Amino acid sequence: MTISEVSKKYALTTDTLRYYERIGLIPRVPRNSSGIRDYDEASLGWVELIKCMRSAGVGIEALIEYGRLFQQGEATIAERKALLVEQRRQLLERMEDMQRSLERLDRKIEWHEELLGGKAAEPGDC
Amino acid sequence: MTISEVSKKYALTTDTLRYYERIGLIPRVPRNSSGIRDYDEASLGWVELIKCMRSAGVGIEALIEYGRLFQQGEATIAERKALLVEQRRQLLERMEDMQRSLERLDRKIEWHEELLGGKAAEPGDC
DNA sequence: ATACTACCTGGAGGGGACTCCAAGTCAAGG
DNA sequence: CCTTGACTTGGAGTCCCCTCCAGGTAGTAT
Repeated sequence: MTISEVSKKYALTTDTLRYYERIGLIPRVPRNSSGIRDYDEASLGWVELIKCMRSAGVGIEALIEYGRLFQQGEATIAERKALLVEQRRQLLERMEDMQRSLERLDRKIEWHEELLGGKAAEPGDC
Repeated sequence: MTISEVSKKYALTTDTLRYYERIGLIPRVPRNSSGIRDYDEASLGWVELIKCMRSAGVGIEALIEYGRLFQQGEATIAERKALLVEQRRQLLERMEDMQRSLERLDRKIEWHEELLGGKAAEPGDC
């Protein structure tokens, strides 16, 4: 699979895909005889994983570290698990923040609706 | 309330508080006779709102725009509401991404646990 | 008086994550 | 053959969001 096909499939620019590979976020993608990337299943798997994690705000450093551990084989399973658990914790924390903000946004939107409906606004919430 | 007290109260550095004011994210905070910030209720309200929204990933531009509209009074209520609704939409989108990633992380963690428990791993999930 | 501390301003620096660009290579079509 | 277009590399530029710093002032403690 060429880089532009992968780019379409996962909605990442070719620049981003090359960038991810350059910084070691994705292991080196196989090339054909003229040096052009030919993504195999393994590479696609990495791309998909990284896209998913990045879109959830997981930092690039953590993902590089995960890949690094993965390359080192079974000896690092406990370490990898610890990394994942920590990322899960941070993710949950962010989601809780977002839940709070969502509720707040909802209240604010409601308040604006009331104002638009002609009702008098109470002071307090702005 | 001094800037360092506000800084402690909301866990934002004094640099960040000054920065927010500089870029117009927070309206100008009142100063005492020697030019030192003395945060009033209104300022604190803005700080709290901004902290909440920023921690949920709402961009600074949108928040500045909201403040700008707010300063312009009642005429902008509909516009403000539209802005909030759009931010809510984006927030929900991000939360859905994160939910997916959370589930994926959970599966990955489970898989690592099984490996640690000595069970044979099925190929597929990495 | 002087040292200390907390504050002020404006501007520069830094980190994360891309994004763009120049210069070059290769395969295919006219 | 020669152009076209997709690809290659390495390096530089950009954007967002702070974070740090230099140089200065104001009030307080010794």
